[in-house]
Amino acid sequence: MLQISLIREHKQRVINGLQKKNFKNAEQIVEQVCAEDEKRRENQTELDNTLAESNRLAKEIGILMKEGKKDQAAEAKAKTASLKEKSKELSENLKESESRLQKLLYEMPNLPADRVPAGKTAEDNVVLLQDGEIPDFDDSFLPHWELIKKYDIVDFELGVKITGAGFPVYKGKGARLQRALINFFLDEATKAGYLEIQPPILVNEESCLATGQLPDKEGQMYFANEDKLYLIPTAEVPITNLYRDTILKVDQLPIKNVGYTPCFRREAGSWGAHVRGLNRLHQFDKVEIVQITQPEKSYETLEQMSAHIQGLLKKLELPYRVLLLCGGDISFNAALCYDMEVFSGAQKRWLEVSSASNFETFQANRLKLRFKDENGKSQLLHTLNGSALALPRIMAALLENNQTPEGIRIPKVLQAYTGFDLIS
RNA sequence: AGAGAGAUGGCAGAGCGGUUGAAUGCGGCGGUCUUGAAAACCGUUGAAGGUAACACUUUCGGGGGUUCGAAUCCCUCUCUCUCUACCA
Repeated sequence: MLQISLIREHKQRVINGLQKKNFKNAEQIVEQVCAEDEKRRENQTELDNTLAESNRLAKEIGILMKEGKKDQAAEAKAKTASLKEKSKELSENLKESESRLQKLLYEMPNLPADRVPAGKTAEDNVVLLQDGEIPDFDDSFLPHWELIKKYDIVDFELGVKITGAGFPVYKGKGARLQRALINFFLDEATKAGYLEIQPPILVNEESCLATGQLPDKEGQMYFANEDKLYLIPTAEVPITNLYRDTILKVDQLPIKNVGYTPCFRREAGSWGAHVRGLNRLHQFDKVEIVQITQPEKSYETLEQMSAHIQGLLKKLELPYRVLLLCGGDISFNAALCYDMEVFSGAQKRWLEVSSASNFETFQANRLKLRFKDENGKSQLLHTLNGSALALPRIMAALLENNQTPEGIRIPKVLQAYTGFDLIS
């Protein structure tokens, strides 16, 4: 959520930012917010004055009662009736005004950073760098959905039987590879100074509001109606919310957390071509890194996180590229976002395996996540996160790119974790 | 799940209808003393809105109510603890 003071003081900057994000009616909503805000503040002032008057009278009555001046007390009491009515009306207006303002603010996406390129769709994203050798496979090479059948390591039919489409069952070396990747990612993050967290994978509504999954994206999450809890779409939600309503000290910063969790996404309406096999699932595993930093350090931190993620891809010997997302493709919450994609040899496609974002104060504002600056004033922090990494597409690329006539070769770094070097 | 108790500032813990945003202790910060440190002593110390700065308003788990006035009384929700039941 954008800060109201920013909108008030830098209207044009906000409008430009919204337009870069392809937000329709940017000008209109900013004007609406400003008008509502002004109304709210006028209302607030009037209410404050009314309450101050009531408080004054109440104190006076208290003193008069003590002194036994009943007549004067009764007289003062009579005066309070109209004030009471007035403050009731004002506070009702204020509430309505606040909720209208809140609603408008919830609708507004984060502003993109200056570096974010203009553009409307994924086509306009900028490839920043590419690393690793792209395999040149002929048609004899199998896509991963054939390979998992051939070696019997992931079973979609069983998943359908016990749950539904998009819930694969990993078996034998497939399950072991999955576990190996999780441990490898967690160990690498720990080495890089991240504190490992094992959060709940069901969260309440407040948490979803604070990180920006709600309002409006409820259709993307599974919901346990009886208890009003959401299954997390990413570990970002519980981990970032660990710091909701907190004021951190500078020496506690930066916060660096890593967590492995399953992630659940309904993916309503997004099924179609390109979603075969492990490419898109309702449940998948992911290791997520989260950082919380002071405002002036967040972009440096984002580079650090991006480097960490790239390091993982290099160690896994996967060809990858890094994209800088354009204004139209960047997520609602993010100010700047890098996508990391690996090349999947048999599908001959780039698959997104990570997304590292700086949210600046957008989440912190909803989270009420602040720190005390050197002047003793509380200031919003910046939140960042990135996948390090999402498992299924890594698995897909590993299987496809490392297939040989003998079987699937396991990258060196993983062998200590898998206990085998070949799936055959 | 049943019965009971409770939720107050960073923590501990008073207050139970009237200048109480809240005693006291600990912690934090500043100072005196000291070569330095500790101890002792003095001062200071929640958050949000608002203001040029004051003023002022809100906030004692959340929401609602009674009252001129609520941390204090009533209703309701949530959470925590103890006992019982159940369970990995």
